[in-house]
Amino acid sequence: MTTHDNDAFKPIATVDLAIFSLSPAGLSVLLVRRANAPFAGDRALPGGWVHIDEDADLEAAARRVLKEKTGVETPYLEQLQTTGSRSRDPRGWSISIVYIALLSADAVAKRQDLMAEEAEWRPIEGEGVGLSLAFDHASLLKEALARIRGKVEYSSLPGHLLPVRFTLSELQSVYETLLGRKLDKSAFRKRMAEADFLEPVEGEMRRASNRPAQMFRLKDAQSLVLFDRRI
Amino acid sequence: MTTHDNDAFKPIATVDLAIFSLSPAGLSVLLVRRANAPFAGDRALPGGWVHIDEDADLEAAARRVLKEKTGVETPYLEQLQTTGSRSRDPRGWSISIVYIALLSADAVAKRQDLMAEEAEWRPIEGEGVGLSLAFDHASLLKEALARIRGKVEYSSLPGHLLPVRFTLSELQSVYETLLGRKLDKSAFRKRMAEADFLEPVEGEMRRASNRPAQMFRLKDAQSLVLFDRRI
DNA sequence: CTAATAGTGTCTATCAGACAATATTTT
DNA sequence: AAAATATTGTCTGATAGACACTATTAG
Repeated sequence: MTTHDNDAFKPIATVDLAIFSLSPAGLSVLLVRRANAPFAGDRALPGGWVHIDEDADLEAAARRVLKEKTGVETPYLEQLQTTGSRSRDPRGWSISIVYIALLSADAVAKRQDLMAEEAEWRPIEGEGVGLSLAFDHASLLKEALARIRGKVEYSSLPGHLLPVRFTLSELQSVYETLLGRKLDKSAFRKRMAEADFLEPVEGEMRRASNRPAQMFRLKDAQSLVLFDRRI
Repeated sequence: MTTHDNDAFKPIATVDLAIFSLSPAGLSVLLVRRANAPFAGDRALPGGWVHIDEDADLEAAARRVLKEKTGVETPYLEQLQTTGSRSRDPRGWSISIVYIALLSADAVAKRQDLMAEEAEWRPIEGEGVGLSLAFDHASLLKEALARIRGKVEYSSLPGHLLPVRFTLSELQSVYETLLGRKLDKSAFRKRMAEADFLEPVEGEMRRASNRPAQMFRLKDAQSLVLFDRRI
């Protein structure tokens, strides 16, 4: 490594995650309580330094943080944006690469015991969580929500928040929750069929005395399918 | 600034730009020839270190690089993505925040004298420039092209590549160049009208003995308007 | 008048959205 | 059969795309 670049002039680099799941209260985000200064005691998005001896690349760093906080290893993961300025962290010029992760309801339930102690799910209310967050994390969370809400309109994104197996009615219900409006059942099924990201699985579901529903799973649990048109 | 974080463990942070304009040969990208190792002599996307004493934030760093290379100060500028790994730069673990800039044909012509000596416009062919580029810049350029081509379908993006004043026929022609297909004139004008990002200006354009065309300019030269549907 | 391009109008096949009908199960 | 939900079908108003027509200028 050459030394014409003095390390003292390098910005700080962190990876921060907006980790979402569905709770009974709707869409929720994982927050941690900061143990150390700055912003000790405040809530923040989970994150950490890029470990140049340990992380092969940025996505690996994001997966490491995710596993540390939730125990989950194979979520839907997407880079959102990068912010960097001299003022966002009192310790100096800092860069934050922000990732969005979506956890299936299964993963959340099964890995509850592996969740970091200082982490907690917090329901989304409007454009945030109704709490002030450390650093510029409130603004980062707002951006993440905008990205998610935008993609609901024309992608398979909500499928990543359900359990591995689900019915079309359940999927429609998640779309309706995230969109904040009702959808037509017939049109919804046509759209899902032509988008071609679901596959039927054996087994039925019956919660009451009614016709059982076909169950489906995502063809690819890690990738997003974009629709030709809005839902 | 506290010192519990050792600078030797920080990654390198650079900002790189994919700067596009329209040349007679179509969409072109600005490349520089590297003077120093690594990859000395190779072409690369213009870029540079984040200067923590000089740049207030990442976008300021991008604007600084842009001005140094082209003399242009007010382009359309958009953050594309961030890559970072231990292997992309032989000098060590490095992060590159990539921005896309679109230069109007006016700006390119007027600032030709201000352009950095080592910089040159290179026409796009397929997914790149038909040259091997330094670092992972070929891959970054490919991503930038994918983003641009995707946005042409449903945004005002091509308007940022024209001179400040242009006719609807010229605008349609740019859309057709970038999309690689012909568009219907009537439908195109309906879409532009409802997207509502143009305003008429005085002045005529007449290249031959024909009816003169109304000239237009962007209502906002720095922002993109997204359409409800594809063009 | 002719040539050339700007700009507007019309017609139709297609389709999204609303609504309704049918299917399959438990009690 | 009744109740409940799944799944599929039909009808209609809106519109994207193809095509054609009118407008305005120079020569």
